[in-house]
Amino acid sequence: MSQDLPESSREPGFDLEDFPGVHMAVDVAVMTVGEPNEWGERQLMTLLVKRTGEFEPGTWVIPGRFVRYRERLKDAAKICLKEKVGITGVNPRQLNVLDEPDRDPRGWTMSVGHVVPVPFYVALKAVGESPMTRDLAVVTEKRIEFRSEQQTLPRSQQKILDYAVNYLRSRYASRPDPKGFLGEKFTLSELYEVHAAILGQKFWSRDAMRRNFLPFLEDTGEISKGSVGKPAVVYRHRERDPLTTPRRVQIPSSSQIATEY
Amino acid sequence: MSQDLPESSREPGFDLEDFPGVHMAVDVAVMTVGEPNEWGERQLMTLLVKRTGEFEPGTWVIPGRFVRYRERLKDAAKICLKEKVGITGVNPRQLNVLDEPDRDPRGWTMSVGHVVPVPFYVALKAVGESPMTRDLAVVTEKRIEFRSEQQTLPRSQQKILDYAVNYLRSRYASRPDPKGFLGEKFTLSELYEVHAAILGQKFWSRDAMRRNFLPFLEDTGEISKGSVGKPAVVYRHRERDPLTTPRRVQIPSSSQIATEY
DNA sequence: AGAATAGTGTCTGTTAGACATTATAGA
DNA sequence: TCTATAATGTCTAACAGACACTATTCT
Repeated sequence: MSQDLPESSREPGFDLEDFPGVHMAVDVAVMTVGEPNEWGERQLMTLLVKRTGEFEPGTWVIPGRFVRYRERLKDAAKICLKEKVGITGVNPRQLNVLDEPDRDPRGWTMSVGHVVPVPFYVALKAVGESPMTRDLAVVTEKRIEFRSEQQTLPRSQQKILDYAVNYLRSRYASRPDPKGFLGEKFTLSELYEVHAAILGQKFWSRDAMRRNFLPFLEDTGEISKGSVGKPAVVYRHRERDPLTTPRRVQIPSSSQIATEY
Repeated sequence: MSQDLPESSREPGFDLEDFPGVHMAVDVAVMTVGEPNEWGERQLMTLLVKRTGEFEPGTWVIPGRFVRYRERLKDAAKICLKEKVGITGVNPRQLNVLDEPDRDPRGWTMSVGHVVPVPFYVALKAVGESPMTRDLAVVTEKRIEFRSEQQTLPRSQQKILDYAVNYLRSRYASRPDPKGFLGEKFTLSELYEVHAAILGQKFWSRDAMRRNFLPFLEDTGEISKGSVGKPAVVYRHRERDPLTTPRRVQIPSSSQIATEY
């Protein structure tokens, strides 16, 4: 363990107490994809909470929380979700670190942005439990659209959302619904709507998606019901990846956090 | 500014002092690409420093440093490079946050990994100034090869290097030498060697690279000299990107930091 | 029957990869 | 001349996108 220390900490005369600590926080972008609208389009959304304290009450922000002594960031993010929006059983992923020293007038703080993709019904349930203090906002290219009220997110929170969107885009570029926005079973149309909501114009055509994703799926034997038109075959995810992997090898996604703004 | 706070910090009765601060550090992976070896291959390398203090002297680690009060992470990384390896004028990029609470037996610390790509001559100069306490190690797939001595890097430092490699791979997948490992002028062969060092088998063939990168380059009129075979045309980067951008739109790289290990 | 959606088959343009050919240097 | 490397041109297989056509449901 001790060999994991930064090199400087081992110089002669070094004292950890010479460096005051920073108050650490986490902010969590809970991302989901809504149901199709009247034109059959789905939209990427994020869960917001309303500030209820003495400071700027009524402001909508993504859930956040300070990190307790010796707490891990991922645990802090999980507890944050449990306490603020009643969501459990998720796995937050680190994004960028917000380190502007003047973020908090009361002291020196940093915050680590996180992202958590959840199925729509989970987000809906969270909002339903406390509709006055929780809401879903549509996330579009570099902007957020609140349901009714105007509002713009704090700049640093918008930055976290930008990274959250990029995270989802990299994950949804070449695999069918890896984060399970749809449930266990789904049709190819639903799959296309979800991927189109995340990737927009950058995604394949329906034809290309079918060709590329079908090897990852298996037929459940069921067919969709209740809608106009020919019923669609219902698929589920295959247990293991197909042996016929895509010809072109995937470039690993960047690990960078900070992008120039 | 104050609206950038995490939501929890604004609850009634909240006191920032209830949350003790964490000692913040930065670790910086200085990455470079070496000169071609006897088989014409170049290799990705990273700059290491030798611990000189009382603790584990002789251990090789990537440069690191604690963050001073209200200091920005990027500034801490820059100062770290200046003081430890004499490198200035660079722009460190954030990677992942190491938050294991037992990393430092003396107290609660976290460290933010950074990456800095530098031309080979810069790394060579840094080593040359202090050859006993600085060295270059070859970075291969998920492992590090030290020049002479054995050594394996501390686990958390290896993690930073993994992210640094992924960062470079995403950057070098579709643009010619964006971080300037080669100098201002270079031949297509040199360009291929650098990209192959970073991307390995995942990179294009020489033919495909030529077709895709040529629109980004312009002929200097010069030709290479001194080697066997037909002299190569010397290119430089074009001022602006070509109007004929690649047909297939690039999926933005992931913003995630933490990957499961 | 008509509209709407799902699924299949075919064609075309683009591109990566392979390879042959030519060009030009040093040994 | 021989060898090594650079540069160009051509061919092929793979694939994305487009579209025609069939299938199946609801109204």
